[in-house]
Amino acid sequence: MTETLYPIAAVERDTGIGKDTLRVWERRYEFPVPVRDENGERLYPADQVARLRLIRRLMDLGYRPGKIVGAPDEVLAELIDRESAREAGGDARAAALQPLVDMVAAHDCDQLRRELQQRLLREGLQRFVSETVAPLNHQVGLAWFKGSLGVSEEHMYTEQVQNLVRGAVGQHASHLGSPRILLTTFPDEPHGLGLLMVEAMLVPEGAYCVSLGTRTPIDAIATATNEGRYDIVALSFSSAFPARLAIEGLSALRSRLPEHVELWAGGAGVPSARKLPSGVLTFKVIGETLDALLSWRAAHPSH
Amino acid sequence: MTETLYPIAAVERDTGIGKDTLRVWERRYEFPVPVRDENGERLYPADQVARLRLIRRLMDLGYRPGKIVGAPDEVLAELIDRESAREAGGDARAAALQPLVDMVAAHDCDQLRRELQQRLLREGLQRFVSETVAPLNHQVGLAWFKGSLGVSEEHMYTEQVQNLVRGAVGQHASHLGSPRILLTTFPDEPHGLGLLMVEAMLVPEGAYCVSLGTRTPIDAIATATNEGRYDIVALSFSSAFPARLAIEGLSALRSRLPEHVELWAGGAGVPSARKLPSGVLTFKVIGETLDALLSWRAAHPSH
DNA sequence: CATGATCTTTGTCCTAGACAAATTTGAATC
DNA sequence: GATTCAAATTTGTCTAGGACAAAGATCATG
Repeated sequence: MTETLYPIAAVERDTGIGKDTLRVWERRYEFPVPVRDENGERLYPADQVARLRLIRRLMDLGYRPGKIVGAPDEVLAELIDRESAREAGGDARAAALQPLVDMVAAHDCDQLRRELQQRLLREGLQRFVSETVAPLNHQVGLAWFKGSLGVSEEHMYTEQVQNLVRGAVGQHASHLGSPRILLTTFPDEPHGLGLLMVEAMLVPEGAYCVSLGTRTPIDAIATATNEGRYDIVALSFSSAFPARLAIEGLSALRSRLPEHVELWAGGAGVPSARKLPSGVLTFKVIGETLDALLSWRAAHPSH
Repeated sequence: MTETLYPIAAVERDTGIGKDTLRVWERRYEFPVPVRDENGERLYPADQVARLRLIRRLMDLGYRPGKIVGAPDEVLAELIDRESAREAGGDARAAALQPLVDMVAAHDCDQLRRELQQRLLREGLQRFVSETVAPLNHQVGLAWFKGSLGVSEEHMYTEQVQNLVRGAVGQHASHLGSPRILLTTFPDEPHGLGLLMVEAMLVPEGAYCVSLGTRTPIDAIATATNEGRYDIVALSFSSAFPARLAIEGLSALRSRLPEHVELWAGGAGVPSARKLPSGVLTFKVIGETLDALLSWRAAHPSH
């Protein structure tokens, strides 16, 4: 069987690297080097696509294309080793989660669900999210990075967690609490799990959360905030989110919101606070959202 | 205040129309006609972006660019009127859902949730999905088309329904029933609601459903199916999904699956059955999945 | 009415050049 | 040694216009 070949559009989709970028890398770094079909169009072999995914992941970690795109395989392999060693951190918590990661790797959906459910019951929603889900996400991402997890396993994991947490959030009757919080992500951010985790932290405290899901245009966020009389707008950024867009978007949004509306930004992709306009609260760890909620309440005793 | 202008990448993101296509339309149909910045780069005014979204929607309904992209405003307006009149269908069921659509339009998340929850309880999960959610999706899409609903309202609606249905699906303890069904969408299909609805139809019947969520690469689907020993793979296609990709993808997937594994394809975007390879079951209405499940059971009495 | 051949429409890909935003480097200052 | 600022480099995204195959429409034939 001849190896499968991917046209440029498929590679863009699978790796998240734009067509223009793929072409310019080829020119500058001499990688990737796709074969051509009879019409001169690029066709990328599967192994080059896999390597591109790896490069993408390393770039999310801060490496720059010039250093890695054209680098020989050994350099890449070494970087991966170093990074996964550093990130693993070897702490006891990571070890405690290993059984769960193994279930994901074995594609054992049923047992994974049971185990997660048990932990949710044992720890309660908030601790479950901050002490199990958050570090587990990290471990799963790491396992994927090291290659011990496939795409479908990661998908299944995300889906299971989402099911569980959504169900739990839904249990809490809303009762129109306060503050009123609008949750969503910017148009270029497709990851919704972080958002859901924030919701899960806040709803048990009696906050009134409305999520718009992912990829909401900035004007729509602004319009919705004003029409829905929200007190807080919370956004989530995954580590792959380009800092430039985050800064641009947050500034634009901040200027369109009334001053009394707080703007929260959380997740691994949030730029450092000093690069952001004033009037944006940032979170690096999910637990901090709780403190912020308490501060808000302290500052608005009338509610 | 000067009107906001959108660079070409933002327009691609917001309308789903590729950069190349935007440029070639400008050349061929003289629309859109963006202004240029000092560096010669295109900047699209907001009203042109809105018009592009409309055009996109009409194309999903089957119109071709040549007829509508360069057409004067009156022609466009007339088409929209005609289409929304046709689709509305004036039946009693649509009227019964109007109150719900109004809640969405009013951004009244809380009341919407309550009303949906009530219906879910009254009708049971399966009837709720096939008799309330499915037609309501249609009505909401229509309202958006007519302009009486904004982006954020549509997002909120989707999110609420998803929360509710996910919660309900989660209630059903899995107990490793049969058949084993894998659910997902192709990489170019970001809409997951249809998938969830299928799951909601099948789980109460005791089927063992594992969802991978949206956008799973075809090889990952094939690998997961074989490793997880699934009996059925179910895919969902929204109306915007290009027929070419569906046919291509389904053929490729079919050939990589063992013969005894059934391949199901449902949703408004499924090509007509005769264009598809043999060995693919298609569904136009969500209720048909139930019949298919019963047929499967009849054909596999040993389980 | 169905089938097939021919013409038209349409999206996506190509090359190669340009440039601004982001980052790194290097020099000068505290 | 740490900060700050300017200069140099890196890097992603844009432009133009040409090309072509796949999808769809049209028309002749069985």
